[in-house]
Amino acid sequence: MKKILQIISDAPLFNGLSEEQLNDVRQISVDKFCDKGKTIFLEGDDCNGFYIVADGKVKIYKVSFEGKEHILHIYGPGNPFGEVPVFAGRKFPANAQTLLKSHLLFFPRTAFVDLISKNPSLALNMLGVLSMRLRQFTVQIENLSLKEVPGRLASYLVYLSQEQGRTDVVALNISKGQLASLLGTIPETLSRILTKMNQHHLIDTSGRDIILKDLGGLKDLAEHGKLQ
Amino acid sequence: MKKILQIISDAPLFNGLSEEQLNDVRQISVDKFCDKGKTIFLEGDDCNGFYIVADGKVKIYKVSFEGKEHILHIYGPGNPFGEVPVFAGRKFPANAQTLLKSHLLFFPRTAFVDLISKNPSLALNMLGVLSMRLRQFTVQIENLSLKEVPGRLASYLVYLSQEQGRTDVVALNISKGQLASLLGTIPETLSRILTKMNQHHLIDTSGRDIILKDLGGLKDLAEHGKLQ
DNA sequence: CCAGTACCTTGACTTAAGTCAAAAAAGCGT
DNA sequence: ACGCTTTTTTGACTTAAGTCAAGGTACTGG
Repeated sequence: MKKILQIISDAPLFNGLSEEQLNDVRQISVDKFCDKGKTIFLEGDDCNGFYIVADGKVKIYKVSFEGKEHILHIYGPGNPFGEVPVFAGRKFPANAQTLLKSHLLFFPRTAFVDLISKNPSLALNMLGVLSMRLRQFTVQIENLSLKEVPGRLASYLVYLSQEQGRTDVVALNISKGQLASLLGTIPETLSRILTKMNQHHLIDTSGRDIILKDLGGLKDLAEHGKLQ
Repeated sequence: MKKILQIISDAPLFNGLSEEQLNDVRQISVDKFCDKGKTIFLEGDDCNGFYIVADGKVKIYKVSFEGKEHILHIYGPGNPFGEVPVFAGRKFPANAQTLLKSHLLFFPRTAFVDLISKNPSLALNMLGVLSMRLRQFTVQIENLSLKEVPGRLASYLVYLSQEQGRTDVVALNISKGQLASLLGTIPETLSRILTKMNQHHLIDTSGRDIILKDLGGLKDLAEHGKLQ
């Protein structure tokens, strides 16, 4: 399966590793094929390894006592997830579920730790990946505590625009309900804000595509946080 | 200065390192003595290394456009900070300022990266520390998005109770204004909620000490998130 | 001990965003 | 195209928490 080696070498975590090191990584990885909606792990489960998305999409989420779900992250091809408890402890701190039929690579804990302690460059890559995650979390906390929902949505749209390299239109790729959860709000509120942004000529919605009519205005809103 | 070696060997980051490795670490560290209220770095500053608190207290915070400040973390002796951009990029993602007269150890970026790539166990320690940080952030995001302020406060009190190993009373160590910022709210709201918790016989306040009258009730509130 | 400053509390008011309920629109398999 | 489910939107209402403003309390240094 040379496709898998390709996936591994494309993942940021394994960037710049030698052919031999990549082969070592391949050796310890286990393929998992999952249907849409499959639970990969639940909060509190023992962690005996972590995953990389080879294909498909996975959501990482928490559930409140009342059953309200908050999505922390949505990961696609090349992204690792569940790597935190590999180094921090034994339990997963959140739930993971596939959003699409997915192909995952599983890396058993002990084998990976062995590998990392023999490969300083792999260790440094891993440190880089974790640090990027921390930076993203910092942004997310900033958004949640400093900004109102319109500001958070604007931030997200600006982020998508950079991610997708387009200034005219972005694709959501997830349902608006899921987006609401990712932004720490509920579908009703998100829907109202999208309508308001429409009225303010900031965007135009067309299904899961959002036409950016005033990217400057959105950036402004993302920084200053007030709509209207 | 053998006191500094003591501080280094006590820091979780350097746990379990050999005498020789600790000496290497000491070699590259630079002492910085700061008065209370000294800014260590600002968001966007170039990162040429990270710090460990040897003595004193440091707050990591973000400032919104309107000047509202949100504290992300407060670190004391043994805690490292600013380590994220060492591996992720070049800029600090938040501001750092001393809350007390403090003694810091500075670790220059390149020297530390060299050191880490020669010490697999140091790399693993570092991975552990970053992973713990990520776990804390996950909790913080969960709190901010899933719970109302009373629930967040209850979470924090329960956390303090575990941290300080007491079930009867906890010490805040920071001002109530700073606590408000740490919880993502404002002093007025925090004050009102403390009063309400008093009326509900959950706590009793006495300056910066909080008497836990009903720890079970607080845990309940932290999980379920509703007061009254 | 007193003045001055920083911190904390209280009150009246406003507002963003959540809840509940129902209708409309979009997807999907047959 | 049809009926079914899921997603999205809209409306009326409630509420948590923010703003502004004014007192009160406590700690500091002279």
